[in-house]
Amino acid sequence: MATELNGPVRVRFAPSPTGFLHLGGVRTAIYNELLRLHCGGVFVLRIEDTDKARSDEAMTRQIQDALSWTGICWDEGPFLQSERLPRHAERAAELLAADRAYRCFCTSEVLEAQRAEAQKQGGSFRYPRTCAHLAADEIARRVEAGETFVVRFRAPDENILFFDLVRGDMEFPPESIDDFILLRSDGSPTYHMSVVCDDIDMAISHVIRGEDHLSNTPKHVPLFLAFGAAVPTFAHLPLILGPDKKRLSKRFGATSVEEFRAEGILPQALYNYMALLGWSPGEDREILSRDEMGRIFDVDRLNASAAVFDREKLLWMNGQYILASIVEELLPHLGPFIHEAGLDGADPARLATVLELHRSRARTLRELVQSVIPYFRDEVPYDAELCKKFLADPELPVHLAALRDRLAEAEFEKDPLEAALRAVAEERAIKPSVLIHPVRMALSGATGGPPLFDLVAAMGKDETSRHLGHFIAYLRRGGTLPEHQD
RNA sequence: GUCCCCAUCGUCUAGAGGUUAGGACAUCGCCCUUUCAAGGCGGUAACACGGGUUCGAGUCCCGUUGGGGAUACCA
Repeated sequence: MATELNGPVRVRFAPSPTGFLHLGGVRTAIYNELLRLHCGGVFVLRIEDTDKARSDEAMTRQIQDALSWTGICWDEGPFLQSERLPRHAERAAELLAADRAYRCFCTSEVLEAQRAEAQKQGGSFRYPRTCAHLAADEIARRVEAGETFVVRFRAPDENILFFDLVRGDMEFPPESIDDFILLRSDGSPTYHMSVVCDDIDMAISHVIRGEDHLSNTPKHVPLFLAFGAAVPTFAHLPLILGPDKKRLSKRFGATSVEEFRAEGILPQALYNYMALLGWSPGEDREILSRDEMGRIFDVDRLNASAAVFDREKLLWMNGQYILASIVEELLPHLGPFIHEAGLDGADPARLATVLELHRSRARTLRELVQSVIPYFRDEVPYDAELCKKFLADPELPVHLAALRDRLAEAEFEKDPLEAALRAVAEERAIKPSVLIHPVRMALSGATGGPPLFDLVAAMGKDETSRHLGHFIAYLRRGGTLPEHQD
């Protein structure tokens, strides 16, 4: 299916503010933005907050913040659908006047019973058009009598055709929809009425949304037609699945933008990863910026099958972004993690130095900041299990004491430090590694980390001396905790 | 139940009738290295099944199975 998209588009992202921005939502927003970036045009943000019971202003704010954080930019809006309700009712009235819609006095109780019966028979329920052809005077009389009614659309009896960028030409038989409701008995528009009305008023050319709307589309298409409006081109994106191949749910971890942000995922990484979950640039490269993707975005490359969200790969990609960023670029995102780690008062220059040392070792910003805590604490906690082989060497405290004395007069730069340690090792006829590993343990409490002499240099003379002193004492005590502060 | 959609390594995917079925994550091994990462090199690993169509099918058609979605006076 070759799809030549030329000229500017008008796209929209229309979330309902019923919670945090979900991964599926971000991805939909991303593809909207990418199409807009590729073709030029306008990206509209519309908040579908007509369900007052489930929407509130804070959530609306929340969604905008999450989009902005992710790096998604819209050109127009946000428009609140709730503010357009009178317009929707007005347009429904036009349909009523043109006899493309009609008043239906059937109560939901009656309909419910009919529905239950139809399902018991093993079929699907369609509104039986009980009120489709009431006489004008009867309608007038019942309205006059105060009977409540809904407004129903006269669904077409022909096949419904539309084009979907992901699935190609779609054709639905008329039975797949019924005379669905446009206006509820309280006069408020239903979702179908609102979306179509807004998409027309906002001149939306391409509707990119989740696959869960695919079966709503046969309702929307004839509505566009009834209004004499151009039917937009659709793109129904497959759903995002969890590791169990079921709809992504909380029980496998984070599902909202907020949560990934709180874990220390960079916005660019989330954007990049989500864009590739269901779309591929057709080349082997996977690390792509928003602008690059916008340039090469091609709707033909949207995948039609559902994708499993792979947290591991997101983490890997985030690591790639951390690795590719300089500390100055990372810093604006680090605030909450620095606070969480209790490093608010840390010397900024020293913080930057050690963050740099650990950049290639972290997959999230949280991990990165956590890994740097050892440089800022007074006491290093030693794990007897990890220190086992150091405790087994009775000579070690003596060697380390000698090293400590030597380092006290060394220049605290990487190379001189290394020279000093090697000299001590040679004098004492031991291998450098006999000193290297315990020094790492003494200073960081860990067995892994950045190159030792970077670590020592970053730690500084005073801290190094103090930690070494503590560690030597710890070894001499045989690995027990200190009885009191020395 | 009914309608609709989907189906390549464990996962994301490339593949538009003829490929040793390619890449990435994960995994395993090796190299680098004082360690842990990062990086480099290599390995394991896939066309759900059954029928067609065709000289030839991962690619086209039908069916089966499996998964998902929709079946509201929710959006």
